[in-house]
Amino acid sequence: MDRKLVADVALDPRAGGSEAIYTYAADASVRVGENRFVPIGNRPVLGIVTAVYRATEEELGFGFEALKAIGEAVENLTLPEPVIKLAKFVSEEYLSPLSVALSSASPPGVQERLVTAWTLSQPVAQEEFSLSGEEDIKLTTAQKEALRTIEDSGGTLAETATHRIPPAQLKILGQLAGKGMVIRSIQIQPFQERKSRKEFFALTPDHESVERFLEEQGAKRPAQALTLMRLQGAENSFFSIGEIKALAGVTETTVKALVSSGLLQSVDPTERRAPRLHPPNRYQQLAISAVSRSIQAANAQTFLLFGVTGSGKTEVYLNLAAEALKRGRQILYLVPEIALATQAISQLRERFGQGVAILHSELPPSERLQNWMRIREGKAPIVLGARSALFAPLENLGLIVMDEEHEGSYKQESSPRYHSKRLAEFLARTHNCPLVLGSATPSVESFQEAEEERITLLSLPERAASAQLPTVHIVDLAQGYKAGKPTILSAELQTKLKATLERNEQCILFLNRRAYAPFIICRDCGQQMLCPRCSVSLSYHRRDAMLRCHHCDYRLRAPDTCPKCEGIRMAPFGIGTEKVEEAVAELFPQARLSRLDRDIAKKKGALEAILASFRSHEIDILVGTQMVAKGLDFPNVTLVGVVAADLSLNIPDFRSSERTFQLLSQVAGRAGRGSRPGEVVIQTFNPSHISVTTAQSHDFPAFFEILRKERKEVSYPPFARLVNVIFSGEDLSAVSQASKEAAELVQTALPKTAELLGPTNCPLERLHNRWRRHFLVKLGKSATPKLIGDALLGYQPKDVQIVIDVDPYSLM
DNA sequence: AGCACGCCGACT
DNA sequence: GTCGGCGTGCTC
Repeated sequence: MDRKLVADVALDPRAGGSEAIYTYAADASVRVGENRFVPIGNRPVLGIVTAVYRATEEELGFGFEALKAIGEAVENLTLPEPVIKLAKFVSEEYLSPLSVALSSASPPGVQERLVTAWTLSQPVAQEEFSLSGEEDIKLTTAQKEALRTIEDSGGTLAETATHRIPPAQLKILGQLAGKGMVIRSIQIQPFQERKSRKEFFALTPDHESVERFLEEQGAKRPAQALTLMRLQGAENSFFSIGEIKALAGVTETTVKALVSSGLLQSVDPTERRAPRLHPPNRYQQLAISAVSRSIQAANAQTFLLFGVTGSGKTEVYLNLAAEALKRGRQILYLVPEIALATQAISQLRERFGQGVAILHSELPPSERLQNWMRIREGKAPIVLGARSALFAPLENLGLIVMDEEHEGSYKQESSPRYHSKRLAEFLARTHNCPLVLGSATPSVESFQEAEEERITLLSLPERAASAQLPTVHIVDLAQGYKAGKPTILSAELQTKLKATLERNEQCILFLNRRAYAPFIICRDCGQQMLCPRCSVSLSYHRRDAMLRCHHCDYRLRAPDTCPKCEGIRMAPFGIGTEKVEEAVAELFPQARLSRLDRDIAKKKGALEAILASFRSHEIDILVGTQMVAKGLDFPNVTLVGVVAADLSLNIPDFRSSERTFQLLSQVAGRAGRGSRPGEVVIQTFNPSHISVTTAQSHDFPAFFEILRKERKEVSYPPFARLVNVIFSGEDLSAVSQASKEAAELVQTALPKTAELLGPTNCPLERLHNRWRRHFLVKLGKSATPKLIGDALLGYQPKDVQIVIDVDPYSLM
């Protein structure tokens, strides 16, 4: 039977339209992973080759005459095989089209940088082609001229946006290509070597002269003093002028003055600085040896590095990275959020210099592409990034680190809806390398795996540098209400705040809710202000007197009168970080106070500036949301107050206990990281809730034991895999109908071991003007997510969107 | 009956 | 993304 060589190509879904895979006629040069142009309709579109094989017309399902030839490849943009494998895995496991899975893997901004290049097929001396004895290589003067032009520009002539090749010359180049004297190719326009046109500065290593300056001239030169303090407080060790300006809010004049006085020095950022080495303690050493053995043996083993807050997990990662690097292998270092990883980044940079590439979606496309190319070319063996870095073009991984493995941001909440941990495990198997999951509060899933010895538990039970875990006090808020004196800050917390300020130490106040108040109510008729598009109340932001929906960002000027009864007693209800800030300012007018939440951090540079000024102790009390709870290491913080532990407990989701415990433990871990002991005050209406009591005693095992039993009883993860199927649309009855029909389809396809719950309304039953319903499937032993995908294949009700969320993190 | 317009699916 | 087929509804 007649077979033809063909290639499957997944089109770039960003280029629009289809998510399907198309098949093209291939030649022997086509490789899996290549970026190639293919004709679709009448236009060439970029796609990725996913398979090359020989097929008959029958296997293809259509005649050979319908096959079009595959187009040109883009040079230097081929995805390594492990990346293609990963994308296929994602596509199957998380029921997303392969093209969508692949779009996570292809660098952005390619289209804008494509150039057509004309390269001499061999380095020919001028005489050679004019004196060539071969009769058939007779060149016209114009053709010779063109060859010389190519040679003059270094052997390659590229057409770029700024350098257009005139049509006449293009014709000649075409002729030369026909003779095989030049080769036409499509390339990525090379990046300008940023020959440190950007200058970087660091504080002088002479700390004493900085201190002397601050003491003697600080009052006279406040801007310079502030700059020095901020730089001391920042987590980076070197800065561009722009960064300094943002950090300290000063002008270039100030920076120049500091440079000319020698307090700031120009540095080469690519040069490695001598890292501050802390010799590992015995627990760290045990962990390092265990994983190192696995690196050396190229074992795809998973480890859970369970270390209390401040136990020095990063130090372990750094040592392991050095070990993998020594063996010529690459390192993938995953963090939940790049903005909170500044410390890890600067430590990696200090230790490994230029070999570190950062990948995340906040970077401008050209920079992302540039980093991507550096990784692909092997120039950056260490890759740090958020979950999307899983798709970095790595071919020879020797170690994968997943720090804070319990964090919800490891779950991607748009298609492909993967969980990073599953993908990291798959990558580890593909590359034969260890995976290290790190956390002070591991996910119930990971700890259960460790109990079952499917992964290896490594414990760091002590804080590094002999610091102690903080003492945690619980304050029952109900007592305050009974006494008729409800306050935001209990008497106990106030006393401790006062004492801490008097000792000239710092405090963090944590409340997991931004804005001034979560809703406003008319005191005359009880009317609440609700979002017209979502089933939630509007939050009141006092600073700009606006009501805002925290889901769809609907905004409304806060009304003075009730829209229903026209009463004038519209009052905010409940508390948010803005209100906490206000209450603290009233109680402690002399304290230097700042707030840190998403509203503030969205301004570029604000996060860094606040953290730097907190570190340099220009701020005494920092009020904030989750942002202040995670990863920050401030030795002078000795008091942490949790204003209300109940917010995350009251969320109707099976993970709310787990999340609350993790948040409380994380935020408590901010206290007492230096030489002085820390204290934590947790205010709550649920003082006996296990999330609160076990966080108080820093007893993860006890917490885990209770949760494990709960999850086992109701067959939730880790005892079953979940699949959440969500239906949404503007018409409620259509959404209802679709959820019912789909549930029946799925139910009949499920084996007895699986269970389908629902359909019911989603806890957030309306978002962005769309009604939402869902059903939940608990997959038993023999059922796979694919079963559900297959059952719903081809079921597409009109105007209802169906989302299949495999391994959901949140069920809201 | 003839045509303008908009929606929807195909594109290998 | 872009094209073309088809159904709807308006006009000659």
